[in-house]
Amino acid sequence: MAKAASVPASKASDVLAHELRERILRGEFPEGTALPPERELVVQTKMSRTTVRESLRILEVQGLVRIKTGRSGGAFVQKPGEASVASSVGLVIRGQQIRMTALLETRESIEPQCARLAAKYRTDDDLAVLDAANEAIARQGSLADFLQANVDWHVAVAVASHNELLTGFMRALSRAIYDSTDNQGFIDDDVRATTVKAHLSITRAIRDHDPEAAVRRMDRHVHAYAEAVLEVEERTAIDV
Amino acid sequence: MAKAASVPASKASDVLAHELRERILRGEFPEGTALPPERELVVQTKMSRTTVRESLRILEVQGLVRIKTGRSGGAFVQKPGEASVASSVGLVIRGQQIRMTALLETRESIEPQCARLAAKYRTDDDLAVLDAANEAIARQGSLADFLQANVDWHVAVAVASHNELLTGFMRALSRAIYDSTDNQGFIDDDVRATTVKAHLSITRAIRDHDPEAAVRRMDRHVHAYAEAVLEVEERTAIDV
DNA sequence: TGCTAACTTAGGTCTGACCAATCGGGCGAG
DNA sequence: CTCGCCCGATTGGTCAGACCTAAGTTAGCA
Repeated sequence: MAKAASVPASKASDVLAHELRERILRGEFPEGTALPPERELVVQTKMSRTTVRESLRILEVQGLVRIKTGRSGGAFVQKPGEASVASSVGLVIRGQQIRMTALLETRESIEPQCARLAAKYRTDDDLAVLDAANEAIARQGSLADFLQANVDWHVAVAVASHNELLTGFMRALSRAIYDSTDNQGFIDDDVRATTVKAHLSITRAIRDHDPEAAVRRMDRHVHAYAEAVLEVEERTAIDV
Repeated sequence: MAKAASVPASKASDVLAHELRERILRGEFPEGTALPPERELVVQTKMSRTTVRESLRILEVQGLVRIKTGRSGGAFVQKPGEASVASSVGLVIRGQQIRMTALLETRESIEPQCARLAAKYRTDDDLAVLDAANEAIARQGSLADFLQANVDWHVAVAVASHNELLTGFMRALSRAIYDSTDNQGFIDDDVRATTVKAHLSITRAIRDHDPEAAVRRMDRHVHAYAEAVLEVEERTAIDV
């Protein structure tokens, strides 16, 4: 499976990292348990501590372990989650100067499906979270509060789809969109009202187990949002 | 934009990595140029070489630099691309033991949009790749060859969308689905023929710049595939 | 002129020492 | 006997310096 397995890589630290990664993913070290201490790995692998440490560092960056210092510290195994995807997506966005367009396109492709699945599989608990998010959005709070509640609702829809992967994508996307949007203050009371209305309507479809309505309304909602953002972006681009 | 900036982290190597990352993203080191040599960074930062090396390693894992050995080697700046997204998504899929259903659902949500964008933005080069993949699929090769060519075609559609995020997601998804599917030999000549036909039809829509047809046909194609896989999976589940 | 060998520069690994963060347990005060 | 503080053990973090390996550059020889 690979990526790095194709080429022997020859670098000792890569080899060790690869081996440890495979052992972790194979379940040899259950989540939450610690890998052997560095000095222990040194005697086991007959490599220097420098090399061992570089390997652990690689795993840390990949989100497979979390390293704690101090006694009873060590490299604790964890499952890479949305955070890891979000950070790499964030880097791509910043590095490639990805147009906001690409982000929005991606979201337009994912969210309607989330809504459809949510309408099919939602539980009562999911509904409660959605309702709570809607209430928070309706409250006339600060812009930051509004944006946060907005993100919460969208993520809640993804969670209600009971699809871990879509949820992860949405979390990562929301974060990236949120981070890139906060400069543009195009959110006025009008936009807020429209948003609240759309969310309520979609929530209703999810509540009623109506996948087709959910997907249709969500599609319209995110599409409208995307157009609004792009319009503003064009304006600012011209301004600058 | 933040993410890691919130917590000082206190680890010297993280601090250096963070600083270098910011400088790279700010454009201080244009793509393709090399960062200062390790020993040079040592004198500049007054840190040990160990620490400097760990920092560079972090950037390498994050896909921001590519390290080459030998004279005129060094850490060459590059923009993180789909590969980086794909690998982190791949880790999530493997790490979380994502269900096949979830994979297929996700693909059903992403690919139609890829097809739509491909129909809008495809270049002649993209078309050439698609045609080549179609030819490879049509050849009566081994099962492995067929599956590989199949994946190549699907990835080519994503690439033709010219959306780095979607491409990265699709790369990871395709690989994961491929890896989980090759055991189930439900691919007979009939399935092959159907696949070839569907691909040609979608390719035609992309060639003709017909987004609606592309999205419709792709939707049907991946949906049919998903149903076939799930049916087989149910059967095997009962068998076992 | 063309090829090879030595040199030079850069990353890769090793050793061994010491620093820093934690946690556990022992010991003394109340 | 209990609570709290301090010491020390364990584990990661950093440092310094040496040597190895990879790969261009260049000089010298045929």
